Amino acid sequence: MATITKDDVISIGTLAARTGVAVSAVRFYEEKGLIHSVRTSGNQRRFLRSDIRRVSFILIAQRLGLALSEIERELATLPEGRTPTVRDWQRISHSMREQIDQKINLMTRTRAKLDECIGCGCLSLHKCQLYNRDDRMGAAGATGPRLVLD
Amino acid sequence: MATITKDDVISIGTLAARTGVAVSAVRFYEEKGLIHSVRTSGNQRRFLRSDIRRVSFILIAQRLGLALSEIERELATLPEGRTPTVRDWQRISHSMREQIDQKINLMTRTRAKLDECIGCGCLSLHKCQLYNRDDRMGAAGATGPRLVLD
DNA sequence: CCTTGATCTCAAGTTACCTTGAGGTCGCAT
DNA sequence: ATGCGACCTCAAGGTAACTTGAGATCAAGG
Repeated sequence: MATITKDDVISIGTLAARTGVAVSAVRFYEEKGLIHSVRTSGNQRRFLRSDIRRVSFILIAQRLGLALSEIERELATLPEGRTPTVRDWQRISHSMREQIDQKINLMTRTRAKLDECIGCGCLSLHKCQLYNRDDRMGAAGATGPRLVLD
Repeated sequence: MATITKDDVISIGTLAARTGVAVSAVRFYEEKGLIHSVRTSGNQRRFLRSDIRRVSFILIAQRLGLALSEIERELATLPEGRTPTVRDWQRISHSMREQIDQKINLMTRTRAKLDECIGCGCLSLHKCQLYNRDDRMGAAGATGPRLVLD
């Protein structure tokens, strides 16, 4: 029934403009498998309009501290082929919300422990509990997911 | 009065062991100006015992999302030459605590906005306010400070 | 004295996330 | 048909935060 017409797809430049990311970044996301495109006869990329939303989601998720690989995992749960529905996005965002909650909690707890250590002035990681293995914020070094904040 | 004896200084291996970081990381921190050392006649580094605390602070600050450059700024306010007092550490940690508070606040606000957007399912960055310029979490890309969380 | 583990320097590699540049093609308005 | 901006690919560069490796020296116990 629904035929795909020229108006259903957008160029990489349009996608970039509508989401505010650089064209090079869009190509990068595609290379990483976060978004997909079809090609014209002249080998140019064409994206679905719904990919604007997809890229927007990537940006939001990044700001909330998810790594691209994690974002990819989330996006992979979207239905293939068809444009995601509002419900699809709600489900995915809900799962993300839980991750965010955890991160905020961990950060808050670590802050509290810092306060303790500051209170006594010791800063000793053995006496204080900042190094408590069970409650660490991550020893992933330069490799783990990171939160970008001002 | 107080003469510096052999027992006041520690080797890079000891510092690494006491703080849990790799020897190479200690060298890296020194290169970046976060810690300092003197050399023995045989060109080996010798650190002050108080540098254990200094490195510990670096680790904590990193976990709370500060970049090494920011941590350096904080550490630079410590008195030169003498071992920092409890008061010194308290002051520095207090200033850090404020930064953390801000980050947690921003994260919480962004999460709230995500909820809104999810609520309506639009995910449109123009209709919703996740892109509100005045309240962004940072567009620093791969360059800004990041929070490492599990 | 000699061996062995700890250090030293310096260069290059790693991961995440992109950007920049070179050299070449598409596609649409005039 | 032509010009020019938008695209294409592929390689290389850039930052943060380190690690790894090579080749050489130190330092301390036996």
